[in-house]
Amino acid sequence: MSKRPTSRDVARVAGVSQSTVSLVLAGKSEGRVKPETGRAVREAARRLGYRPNLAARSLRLGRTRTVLLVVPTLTSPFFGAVYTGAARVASERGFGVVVHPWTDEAAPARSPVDIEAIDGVLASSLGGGVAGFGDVPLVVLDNDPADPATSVNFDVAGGMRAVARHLADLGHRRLGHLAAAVDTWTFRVRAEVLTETGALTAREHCAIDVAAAREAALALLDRPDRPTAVVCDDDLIAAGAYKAARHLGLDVPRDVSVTGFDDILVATALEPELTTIRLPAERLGAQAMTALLERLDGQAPPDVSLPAELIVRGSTAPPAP
Amino acid sequence: MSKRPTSRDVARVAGVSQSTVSLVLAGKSEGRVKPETGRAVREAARRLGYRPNLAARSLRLGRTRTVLLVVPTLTSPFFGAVYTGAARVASERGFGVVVHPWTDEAAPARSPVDIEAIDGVLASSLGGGVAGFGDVPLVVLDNDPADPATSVNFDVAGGMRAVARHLADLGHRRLGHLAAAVDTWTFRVRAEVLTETGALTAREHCAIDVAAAREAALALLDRPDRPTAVVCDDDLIAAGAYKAARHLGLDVPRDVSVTGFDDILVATALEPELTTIRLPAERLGAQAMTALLERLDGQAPPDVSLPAELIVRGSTAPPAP
DNA sequence: GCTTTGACGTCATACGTATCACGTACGACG
DNA sequence: CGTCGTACGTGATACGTATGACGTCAAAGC
Repeated sequence: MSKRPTSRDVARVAGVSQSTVSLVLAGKSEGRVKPETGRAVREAARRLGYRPNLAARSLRLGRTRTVLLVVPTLTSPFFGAVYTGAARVASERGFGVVVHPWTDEAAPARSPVDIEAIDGVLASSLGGGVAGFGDVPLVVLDNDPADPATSVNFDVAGGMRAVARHLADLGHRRLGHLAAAVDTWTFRVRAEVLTETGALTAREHCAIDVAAAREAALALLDRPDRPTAVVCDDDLIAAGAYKAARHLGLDVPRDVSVTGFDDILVATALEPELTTIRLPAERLGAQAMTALLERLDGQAPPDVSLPAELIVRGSTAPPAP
Repeated sequence: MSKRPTSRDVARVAGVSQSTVSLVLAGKSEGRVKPETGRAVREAARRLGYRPNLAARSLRLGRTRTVLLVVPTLTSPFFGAVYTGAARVASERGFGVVVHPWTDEAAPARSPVDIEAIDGVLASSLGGGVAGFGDVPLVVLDNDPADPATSVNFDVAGGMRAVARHLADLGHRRLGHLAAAVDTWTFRVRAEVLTETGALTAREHCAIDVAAAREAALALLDRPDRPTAVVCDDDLIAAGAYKAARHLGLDVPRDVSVTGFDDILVATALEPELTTIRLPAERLGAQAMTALLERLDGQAPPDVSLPAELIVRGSTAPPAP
């Protein structure tokens, strides 16, 4: 239960000064410390199991080389991909990434930036948590480009237009929309684009959740002018639509076509596999991290928009004649 | 672009000393500072937008009141629930939680404990990353109780026995096992329990991934002495089994019963809904955090085992006669 | 023989906070 | 009048690190 060794302890054991230890372990001893001495220092550090005190280092340097990724939930595979992209870029530049789940509603007692000493924040706009980060450099994911913060997002409108065109080409004239009951930019755009097509005949709102989506889909499908295609704001919502269709004795895609959004794992777990929009989540993470690191360098990176690609699978077909 | 204000700046503005600012903002000014002065300090802090420097505080106090949750992946809803439970308990005690994805294979350049200044680690054993945390207090999730570190886990053996009994009661005599190709305690236990039943006739290994599971399931189902029930190590693997069954023209559960493990979201997204083992992930997180905080208090909490409950849904039925 | 140069290190200091040990009034009390 | 107690603060310091400004000593150069 002895105390954790400090650089001074290492210095004592190696028979040098603390400064020298710091120099050697930082790799800045080139030409200033005899190779032999350097080895002795490293050996002593190893023997004592020395690990630098990160708090002290941060205090001294005024930065932590760590950024925080704020996500609305850990339960979505989508953010796993975002993290992967972000972490790869960060790692190349010697930065670390930690993750903190956070939404406005379920805000913990301490805001994410009060939890840890960090240099910057990458925040998802889902859940709306864009404010409250103080003056920490910030890049927002999937956010309204009109927002002052630097944002990196998907071409959601383009993706939704591709869905609409795909369904129109198949011959669908009555579209139903299962919209996420979340008021953020990305979902507002989806609704607007669909409305503009002129083919929309019904819309229901629900939580991003299979059971809730099933209920909403029942309301949408169990009506006289039943839509021949259901456009869903999220793949999970599409899973609920499948269940509702099955419950009503409707076959997907023969009786009703279904489309999703995101191309997460369930898209291919469903039967038939889901026609959906693939969002390059990993690229999003990478681009956002690149932008954030540029901000940390004092630059002002431009907003970025990434393409959203239509993936046609088995859940869409021409409507029954 | 002015510098971030320090407690000394606040002191200057409020016309008091830095010590007083610290006292007031820490809420320890009771009877030592005039209420009026306290108000002035708080007002000055607010005006300047003062936020304490966490690095300096950590250095001074020798602790950060932050713990790190290490998970193998962010793509699993399971760990979302673990986090929720852990964060709730931590928050009650004034601790914050950050998350870091990590596996042995995809180890980033810097180990999680080198990323941030933290007081303790909650690590998932999946991926095996139990070593390499130095002397930081550690609690391991879902790990072999034989391991020296404090562990909090599920009664995996009990859960698997419940599955075996359920299938035996239905009349199944030939079980196939779709095992996760991951060598950790939790999966070893599942395999052992199934082997002991004596009813196991075939086993295939695959990654925890729908596509891989589908291939493995095809190998399992496309053979003369086809198992009448397929026991899967994970709900995602079960999703692959569904696909394989469908591909072979087999109906679930009429021609083949399928069981999962975890009761994550896909379990109810599948059709028919999946009979599976529910693991109380949120309780796991809460219990583990409780244990970790006890360790931080210098205690030595005992290992904990949480019950695993069989949830019978539509994917299991008596075998065809 | 005296200065210069280079190689090899060390000294001292600052980062921002929390806290222990001291003041300094001022009224009360004997 | 002297002493004590209380209310209200402040001064000084330490936490562990990184780094710019200084030695020191021997060999080389003039």
